[in-house]
Amino acid sequence: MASKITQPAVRPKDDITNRLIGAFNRLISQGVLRPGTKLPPEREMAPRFGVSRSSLRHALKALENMGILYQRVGDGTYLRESSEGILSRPLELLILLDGISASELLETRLIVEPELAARAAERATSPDLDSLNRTIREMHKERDQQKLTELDIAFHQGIFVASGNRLSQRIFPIIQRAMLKSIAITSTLVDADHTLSFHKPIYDAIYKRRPAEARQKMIDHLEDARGLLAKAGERAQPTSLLDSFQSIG
Amino acid sequence: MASKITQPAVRPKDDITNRLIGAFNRLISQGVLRPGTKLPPEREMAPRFGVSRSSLRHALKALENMGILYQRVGDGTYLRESSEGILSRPLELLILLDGISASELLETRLIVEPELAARAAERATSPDLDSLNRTIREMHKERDQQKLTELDIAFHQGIFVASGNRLSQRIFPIIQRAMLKSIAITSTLVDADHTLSFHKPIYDAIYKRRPAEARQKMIDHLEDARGLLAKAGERAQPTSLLDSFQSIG
DNA sequence: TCGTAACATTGGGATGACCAATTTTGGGAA
DNA sequence: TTCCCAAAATTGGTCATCCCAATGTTACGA
Repeated sequence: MASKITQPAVRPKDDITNRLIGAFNRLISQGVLRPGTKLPPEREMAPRFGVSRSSLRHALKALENMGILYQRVGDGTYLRESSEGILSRPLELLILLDGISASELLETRLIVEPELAARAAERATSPDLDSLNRTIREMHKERDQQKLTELDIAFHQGIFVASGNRLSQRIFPIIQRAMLKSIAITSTLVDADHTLSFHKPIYDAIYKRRPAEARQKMIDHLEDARGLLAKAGERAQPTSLLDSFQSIG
Repeated sequence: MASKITQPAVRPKDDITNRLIGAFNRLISQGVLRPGTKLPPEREMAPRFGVSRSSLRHALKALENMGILYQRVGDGTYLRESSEGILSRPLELLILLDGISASELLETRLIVEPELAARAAERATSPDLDSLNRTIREMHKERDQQKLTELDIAFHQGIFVASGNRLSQRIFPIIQRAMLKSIAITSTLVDADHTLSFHKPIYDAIYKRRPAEARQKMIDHLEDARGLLAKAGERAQPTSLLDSFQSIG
């Protein structure tokens, strides 16, 4: 009886696996290992680190799962090109485990995106504006439902980028992706013109460098989306990578 | 030559490890495995899943590293009590790898926290208010520098909770933690009264249910912090769990 | 009753063998 | 010479075993 009341300890253990993971992280962050690098074969690396192949593999598996690198049988181990994606698995998992609903996700966007739109109005570069404008123009002539959804998402991503806040560029696209299914469903309730009638004023405000206006127009847009979501009856569950896993259980 | 132009594929591979990870995630999200559960010994689980112990260990290692569970030698494997913490490692890693500075972290807070304060003013429950109030009262009589920093952080966490947005409660405390070192440094530039002179108006606005005021007071607070950070000369680097790792490299 | 030593259990790590996917090599045909 | 394809080498994926060290349990003795 009397199991540990001690909390699990958030800090990583000091076992070989974690030390290897730390070693890789340091090597990468120090620039010793550049993104895209092909690492030596496991059978070579293991002795070089002074560990067994299995221990090394534990670490590599964890790193692969974190999105730091990927392995291909018969080929080798490669560092991923960007740190983008490191967050997606854990964040989607968190959303899944906590059972966070689409409306909660939308609320989070409502907290963040208006302010990001305002920042975008202050800082957007020419390429940023071009990119935003392009999604709008393409949306005009696009008919395919799925591509329209992609363009919708691209517009918002464009604002994340234009806001100039790198952390936001990493975090919030994932939240948006997580409600992909919801976006798809709600967008069947309206046509592209409806979406455009919200995107355009946002773009205009950003283009004209009017932060307050951009903020408000984004609020209008997301509040409208909230209405649509309610109408859709929350049928949609959060999308997750995890759905794709097989049996075994 | 001619290596794959194909992008690394964001989706997980279909190897045993990943299937096991998926299986666990599903079992947990479906409630079959409850948080805190003690799992069977590896030597039992492996045959039950129809895999070898080493493969199972790969998956468990990855899951442990993700913060889903933890293992103790001689004891066993336990699911973590909450999904809290799943994000911390990857998010900190992202900050480290992208070299995101303290001022960028602060800017992210500036994007988010004012709005969260406003929501808190709309929704804070009595316990929420009590909790916020307590951090203020304790800050009054606390002298220890480190504990003051903790109380500072606790106040902001309290607002995250009071905002009622669960996803924010998960994400933003980590960002705050990531700039722990910076907070500690800037707080040596001022005394507790200085911090309190900002916290109190925020609390009052929340208590009096004045969202707009809460939003503005939070902006004032963080803008002041930005000034302090600039004065501190950005000496501080982001804090990271990763710092603690040993050599091996 | 309490402490402690012996024992059992459990995760940590190493090794070696074999499989399967992929790339590389080299020879043969056009 | 150029191109195609089969054989060989390379590489990650998986498994089976062995031993160690940390922890928990049990039972004995003061």
